[in-house]
Amino acid sequence: MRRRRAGGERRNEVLKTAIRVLAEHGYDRTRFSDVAEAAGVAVSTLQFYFGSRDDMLIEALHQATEEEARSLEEAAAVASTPWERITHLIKRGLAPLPKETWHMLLEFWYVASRDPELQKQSIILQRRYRQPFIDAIKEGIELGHFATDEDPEDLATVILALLDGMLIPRVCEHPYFNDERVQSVALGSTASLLGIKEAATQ
Amino acid sequence: MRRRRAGGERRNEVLKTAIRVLAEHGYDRTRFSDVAEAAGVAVSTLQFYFGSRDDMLIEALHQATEEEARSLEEAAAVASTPWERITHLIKRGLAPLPKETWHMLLEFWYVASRDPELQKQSIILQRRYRQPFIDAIKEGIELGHFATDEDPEDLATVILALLDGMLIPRVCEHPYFNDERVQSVALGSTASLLGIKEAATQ
Amino acid sequence: MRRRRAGGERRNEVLKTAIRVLAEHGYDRTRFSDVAEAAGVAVSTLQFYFGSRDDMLIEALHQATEEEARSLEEAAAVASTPWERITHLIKRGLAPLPKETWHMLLEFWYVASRDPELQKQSIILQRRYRQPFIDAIKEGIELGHFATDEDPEDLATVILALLDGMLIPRVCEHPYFNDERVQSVALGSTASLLGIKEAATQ
Amino acid sequence: MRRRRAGGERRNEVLKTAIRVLAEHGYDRTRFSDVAEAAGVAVSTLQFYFGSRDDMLIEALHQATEEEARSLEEAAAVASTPWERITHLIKRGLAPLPKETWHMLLEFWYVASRDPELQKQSIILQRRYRQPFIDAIKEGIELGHFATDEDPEDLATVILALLDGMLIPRVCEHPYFNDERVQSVALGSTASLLGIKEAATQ
DNA sequence: CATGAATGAGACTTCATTCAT
DNA sequence: CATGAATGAAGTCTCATTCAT
Repeated sequence: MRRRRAGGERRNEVLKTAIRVLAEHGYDRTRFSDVAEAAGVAVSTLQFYFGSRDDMLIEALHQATEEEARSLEEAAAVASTPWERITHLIKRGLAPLPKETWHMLLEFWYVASRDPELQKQSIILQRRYRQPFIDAIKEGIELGHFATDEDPEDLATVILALLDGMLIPRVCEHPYFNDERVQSVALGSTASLLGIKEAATQ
Repeated sequence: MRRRRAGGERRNEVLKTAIRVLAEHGYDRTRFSDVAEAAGVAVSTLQFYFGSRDDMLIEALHQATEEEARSLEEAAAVASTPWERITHLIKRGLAPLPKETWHMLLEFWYVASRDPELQKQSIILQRRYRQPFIDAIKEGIELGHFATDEDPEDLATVILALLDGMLIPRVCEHPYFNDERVQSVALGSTASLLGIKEAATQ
Repeated sequence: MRRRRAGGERRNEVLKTAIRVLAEHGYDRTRFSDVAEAAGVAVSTLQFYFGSRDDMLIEALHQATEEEARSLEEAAAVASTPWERITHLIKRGLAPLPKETWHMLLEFWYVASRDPELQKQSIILQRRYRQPFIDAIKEGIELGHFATDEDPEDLATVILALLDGMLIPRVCEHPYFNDERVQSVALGSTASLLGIKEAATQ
Repeated sequence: MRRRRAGGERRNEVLKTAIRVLAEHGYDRTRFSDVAEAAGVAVSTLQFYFGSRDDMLIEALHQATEEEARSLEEAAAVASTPWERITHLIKRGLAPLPKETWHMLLEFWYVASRDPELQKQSIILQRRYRQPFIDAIKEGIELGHFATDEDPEDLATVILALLDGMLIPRVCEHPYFNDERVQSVALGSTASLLGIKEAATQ
C-alpha cells in the first residue's frame, strides 16, 4: 500500500533533498537517516510522507528521470531543421551538467536492471529519449537532408548508445575524457552516420 | 584487502560462485549467506578465504573484469589488418553473451563510480579496453586505410562509448534492441567515422 | 481514564465499532488506526473521544461485558421456579450466540488476568454472573426442590465454571463441540448435582 | 522458514526461560529484550536460536502445553479402576499448581483462538486431554461401574469444560474461589453425572 | 582447514501521541 | 467538533564479525 500524497507543502522540498542524497549515495546506501538529516526532518516524517524507504527512493528516481526526459524533449523543440534538432539533442546529452545528473541517470539504469517495475519504467523512459531522435531522422530522410539506408530506429539506438556510453567515463571520472573534443567527434560521427555532407553541418 | 591467499583449490571455485551471485544480486545485495548457500560452504569459511565481505566482492569484480579485458584483447590479436581488428573488437563487444556478463560489467562501472579504489581500477581497465582500438586506428591511419582528421584517442573514446552504451538496453532488456541490426549499424557507423570506403569494409 | 464524555451521538457508534474491532483483533492488536478505519473517522478523533488507546479499549471492554451481564440477569428474571431460572441461565450461557460474543468474553478474562484494574472489575462482573445462580440454588433448597449438602456458593462456582469452560472449544472452534448435545448433558449434570429427580426437570 | 535447531545446549535452558517470561507477560507483551534479559543472553542470540519472535513464542507454547499434556496422561496411568483414574485426572486438573501453569494454559487457548496454526494444535491438544476421560468413562460403563445414558464423549466435554472453566477464577484470582471445596464439589458433581453411588466414590 | 556459536551495530517500521488549526 | 501534520519511543530484524575449537 503506497501512500503518495500524505504530508503538506514541505513534502516536495523533502523529495528534492531525497533526490540529491540518492544521487550522492546510491540506492542501496541511502538511509532514511541520511535524507532526514539532509532535509532537517525526522525519520518518521519521511515515512509519513512516502511510506517506506523503497517508496521514497522510487519516487525520487521517477521524479528525477522525469525532469531529465522533459529537459531533453525541450532541447529538441527549440530547433527547426532536423539536423539542428539532432545537434541540440547531442549537445544537451553531452553537456557538462553537474555530476549529480549523470550519477542519477546511471543510478536509474542500474536499479532498473534489477527491479521489474522500474525496468518497465525504463522502457518508457528510453522511448521518450529515442523519440526525438527518431522523428528528426525520419524527417531528415524525407526532406532529403540525410542520405542513409539504415532504419531510423536503429540509427537512434546507436546514437543514443553513444551518448549513454559517455556516462561511464563521466561518473568514473576517467582522465582521458574531454567534454569538448568528445562532443566534436560525436557530432562528426553522427553526421557521417546520417550521410550529411561536411558543409551541411555548419 | 587483508589476506587474499588463504585456502586452496576450493577457493577458486568459491570465487567463481561469488562472481555469479554478485552478477545476479548486485554488490550491495550480495550477502555472505547468499554466496555461502550457493557455494555450499559456511559463512565463516568465506571469511576465512577472503577476509571481509568487501574484500570478497572486490576480488570478484577484479577477477570478472580481468577475464573480460583479456577476452577483448584476444579478440584483437587474431586479426591482421587494422579494420579487421576493429570489426573483431566491435563484434566481440556486441556479441550476444550471457546476461550475466553485461550485468557484471555494469556492476563494475556502477560500483567504481562510488568507490575511490575501484575507480582507479576502472581507469586502468578502461585503458586496456581502449588500447586495442587506439592501436588499430593509429595503424590504419598510418597505412592510409582510414581517412580522418580526428584524434585517435577521441575516436576510440567515441567508439567505446557506443559499445558501452549498449549495456543499458541489454541489462534493462529493452524490447527494441536487436543484436544483429545494431551490430550492423555500429559497424557502418564506425566505418564512416574512420573514413573507410564502403568497399573496404568487405 | 482521563475524559470519558467528549463527543456526542457519534461517540456511541464509534464505541460499538471499537467493541467489534476489539473482539476481532484482541486487545494488544487493536490499533487506533484499525478502529479509525472501521469507524470512518480520523485517529485523532478517537483520541479526542476517548483519550488514550487504553482508555478506549477498557471502555469497550466495560461496555461489552456490561451488556452481557445484563442479558444474563434478564434471562433469570423471566422464569418463576428456581429450577426454571437455572435452566434459563444455563441455556443462555450455552446459546449459539455470535462468535464475537465468546471472543469478547475470553478477551475480558484474559486481559483482566494481567491488569489490576480490570481484575477488580472481573471480580465484580463474576459476582453478577454468580448471583442469579446462588439465589436460585438457595431458594430451591429452602423450598425443598433441591437435595444437596454442598454450599450454594460452591455449587454456583462449579456450574459457572462448566459454562465458562465451554468458551475454549467455542473460540478455538473445536470440531467435537456440539451445542445441543452439550447443553443437554450440562442440564442433566446440573440437575443431578442439585439432587433433582429426573421427573422434576421436565 | 523456521529454523528449529540452531544453537547449542544453552538453547533448551533459554527456551525454558522464554516459557516463564511468556507466562508472566503474555504473548503480545513478551519482548525479545525481556527474554534476553531473563536468560542472560543477547537479543541476537535469541534470533539465532529461534528465528523470529513469533517462532520463539510459538515453540514456547508448544513445549509448555506438551509438558502439561504429558503430565495429565501420566496422572491417568497410575490408577487402576476407571473411577480412580477420573478422580486422579480431576484432582490433577484442579491441583494448586503454580500460577504460571494456569496463565500459560489460558495463554495458549487465547492465542490459539486467533492463530490458525495454533488453533489446529489446540484441537490436537484438547484431544489428548479428553482421551483419558473418554477411555475411563467407556471402561466404567462397560464394567457396570457407571450408570449413564449420555455419550461418553459429551460427558468428557462437560467434565473438561468444568475443569477449564476454573482457569478464569484462578488467573483472575477471584476471592470466592477455594481449591479444596471446589475440588470436593467437582468430584461429587462428576460422580453424580456418571451415576456413581455415593459409597462407590470412597 | 573449516566451522558453529554468539554477539553488536545499525536499519526499517509501527504506533501512540502532541500540536496547531 | 474534528482533523492532519509531524514526531519520538520502542521494537524487530538483518548481517557482518569475533572467537573457540
